[in-house]
Amino acid sequence: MVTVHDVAARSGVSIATVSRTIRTPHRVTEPTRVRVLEAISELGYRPNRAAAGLRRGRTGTIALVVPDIDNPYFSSLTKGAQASSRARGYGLVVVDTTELAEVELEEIEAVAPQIDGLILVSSRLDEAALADIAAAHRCVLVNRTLEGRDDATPTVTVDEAAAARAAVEHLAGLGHRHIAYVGGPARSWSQTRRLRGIRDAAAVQAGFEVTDLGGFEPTAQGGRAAAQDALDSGATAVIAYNDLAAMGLLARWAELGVRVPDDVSLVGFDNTYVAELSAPHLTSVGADLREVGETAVELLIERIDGAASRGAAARGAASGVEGADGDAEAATVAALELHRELGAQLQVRGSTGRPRP
Amino acid sequence: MVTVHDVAARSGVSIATVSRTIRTPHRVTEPTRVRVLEAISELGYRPNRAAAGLRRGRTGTIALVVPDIDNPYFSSLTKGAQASSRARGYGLVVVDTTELAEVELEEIEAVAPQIDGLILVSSRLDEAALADIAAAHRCVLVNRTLEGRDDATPTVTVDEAAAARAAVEHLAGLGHRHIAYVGGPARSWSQTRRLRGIRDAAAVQAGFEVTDLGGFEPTAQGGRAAAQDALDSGATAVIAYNDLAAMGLLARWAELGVRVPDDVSLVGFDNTYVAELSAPHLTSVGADLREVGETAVELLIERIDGAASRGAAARGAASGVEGADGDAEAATVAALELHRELGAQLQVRGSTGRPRP
DNA sequence: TTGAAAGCGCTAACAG
DNA sequence: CTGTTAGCGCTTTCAA
Repeated sequence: MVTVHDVAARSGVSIATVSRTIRTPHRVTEPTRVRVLEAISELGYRPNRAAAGLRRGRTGTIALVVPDIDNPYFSSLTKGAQASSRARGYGLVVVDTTELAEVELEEIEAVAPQIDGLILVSSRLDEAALADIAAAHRCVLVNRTLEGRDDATPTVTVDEAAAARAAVEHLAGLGHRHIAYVGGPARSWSQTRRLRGIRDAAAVQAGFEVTDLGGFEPTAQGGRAAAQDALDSGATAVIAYNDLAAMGLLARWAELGVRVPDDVSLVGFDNTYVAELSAPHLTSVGADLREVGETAVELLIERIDGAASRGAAARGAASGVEGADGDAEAATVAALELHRELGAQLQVRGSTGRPRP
Repeated sequence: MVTVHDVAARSGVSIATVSRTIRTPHRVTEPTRVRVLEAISELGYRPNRAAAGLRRGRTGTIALVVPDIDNPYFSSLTKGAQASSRARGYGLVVVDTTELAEVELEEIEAVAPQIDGLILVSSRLDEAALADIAAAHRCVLVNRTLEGRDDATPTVTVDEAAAARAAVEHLAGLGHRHIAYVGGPARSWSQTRRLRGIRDAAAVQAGFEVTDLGGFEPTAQGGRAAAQDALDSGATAVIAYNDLAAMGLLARWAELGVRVPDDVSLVGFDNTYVAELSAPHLTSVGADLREVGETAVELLIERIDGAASRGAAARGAASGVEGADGDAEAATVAALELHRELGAQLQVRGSTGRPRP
C-alpha cells in the first residue's frame, strides 16, 4: 500500500504538504505541487478514505436505503445515485430492506456509524419512527415527507398530482369518460397521492367518472388480480398504480382476449424500462428516476459539506446585478435545497387510444 | 458518537477489554463480558468500522462491480450479494460501470484502497486487463474465467452448457426439429458458451437443426431487430440470448400477428423476473441469480478471512468417520472454494409448446 | 484475565 | 509556504 509517507519521500517534502496538495492545492506553490503530483501518479497513490475520514470525522461514504433493489423503480434510482455520488467523490453503500420496516430500522442503525449520511427511499417506516431517524441521522427522504414540525430534513418527491393530471388529461383528450384506477398498497405514500391526484384531475373534466378499484400488490401479480375487476367496472381506460401492475393487467387481458388499446386503454405510473417490454408498449407517466437519485445525492452531499457550499451558492446568486433580485434568488436557492419536487413526464406509447364507439 | 471509551467508562473496564468483548469474547470472564455487553446496548454503541479497519489493515467493506445495475440480471445478483455481505458483517459498495471497460478500470482503481476485495461481474475488460486486475487485487470473478496460468482467482460461473442442453432437450422433447438462436454480443463470455452449448446439445439430437442468427443487442430492442430473421429462418422454436431479447421478440411478433407458442415457441436465458411479465410468460433457463451473488460474496469473504476459515472447513470435513473419506472430502471442499459452477434450472412457462403440424 | 500503550494513514492546528 | 506534531477510534502486543 502506498501512503503519504511514500509520496513525501519520493517528492522530498513532508507528509503535510502531500496532504495539502490533495485537499488544498492552492496552499502549495506551483513547483512543489507539480513534484508531489508527479510522485503521486508515479507511485499510483490513492488516499485511504478510512484514515482521512477517521481524522476528519467523515467517512466519504453515504448509504442508499431502498425497499427492493430488484425492482426497476429502485434500480434506476440507484443507478442515478451511484453515478452522482461517484462523480462527487463519495462511496455509495446500497442497503436493501426487503420491504421490511424492522429490517430497515436495524440496518440504518448498523450502517449509520460508517457513513456521512443516508438516503431513505420510499421508507416503509411509520411517521414516528421516520421522524426519529431523521432527527438522529443526517438524511434525505425520497418519496416521503415529514408533515408537521420537522422542516429540516431535505426531501425529494415527484409531483404525483401533475403526473396523475397528465394521465387523466391524456385519457380525457382521447375521448374517455370513465376510467378505473388499480391502486397500490393502501397506506403507501405514493398511492395516497396518486389516487387523490387522479380524483382532483377528474373533477375538473366534464362528465368524467373514476372508479377506484382499491388496493392491489404493486406487482404483475397484483395487476393480474385486478384484470377482471377492471373490465367489470365498465371503464374504457385503466390507470395502474405502477408499471409492474400495468404489465400484469396487460398479460391477463391478453389471455382473456381483451385487446389493448382497442378494447381498453392502459396507463402505468413511473415510466420504468419495463414499459417498453410489452406489446403494445405501455403509456406511462413518471419522473426521470435517475434524476431522482442524483438529486437526492446532491441534496445529501450539500448538507454534509454544510454551510460552506450553501453559503457559496447564496453568495454567487447575491452577486448578481440587482441587490434585491440577488437576495430573492438566494432565498429561492436555499428553499430549493430543502425540498425538491421533480416534475413527471407522460410517455405516450401504444397502450392508449380512443375508446371504441 | 459513542466510542469504546464511553463503554469502558460505563462498565468500569479498560478499552482493551471492551474491544476483546467484541472480537474475542472467550478471552473475557463471564461477569466482565456481561457488564460490557450491557453498557454496549445501553449506550447503543456501534464499532466504527473505519477505525477498526485502519488498525487491522481491513476495511470491512467489499465492492460489487456490475456493468449495469438497471438490468434485472444484475439487480437480482446484487440483491443476493447485498444480503449475504450484510449477514457476514461486511458493507457492500456497488459500482456501476455503465458497460464501459474504461470506466470499470478507473473505478476499480479508485475504490480498491477503500475495500478488502471486489467482485467483478461479467467484466467488460479484455483478458489481459482482467488478469492484471486479478493479480493486483483480491477479487472474485463472476461469469468470466482466466484461462491459462492464473488459477488463484476464485470464480463463480453458471453451467451454461447444462442450461443450453436443458433448453434444447425441452424443445426437442416437444417435437421441434429446427430451432433458431438469437445471440448476444459476439465477444461476450456467456454468448460464446451459450452458443456452443446449444450446438453441442443439438448434435446429440437426431435430425435436429440449429440456425445461428448471429449477434444482437442483449436488450428488447435487439430482440425486436431479430424477430423477422427468426421467422424467416423457418425454425419452429427460438432461443434468445437473454430474457430481455426474448421479450423483444415476443413484442414484435405480437405486432406481426405471430402467436406464441402456437406459431413459434420461445425460450429465454437467465430466468429473470421479466420472464413473468409477458403474456404468455416466458419459458427461461438460468441459475438462481441471488445465489450467484451470495456465492461470490461467500468466496470473497472466505478469501479475505484467509486460511483460517479454510483450514477450519477442511478440518471439519476431515473429522468424519473414515480417514480416507475425510481427506477426499476436504480436498473437494478446497477445490470448490476456488471455482464454483452453479447449476441452471429450466422454468417451463407459457411460451413453449408443440410445433404446429 | 486485564490494562497500558503504540500506532494504522491521514488531516489540521500550530510553528517556523 | 512548509514542517512538526497530535490525535481520530480501534486493535493488539506486551506486561502485570
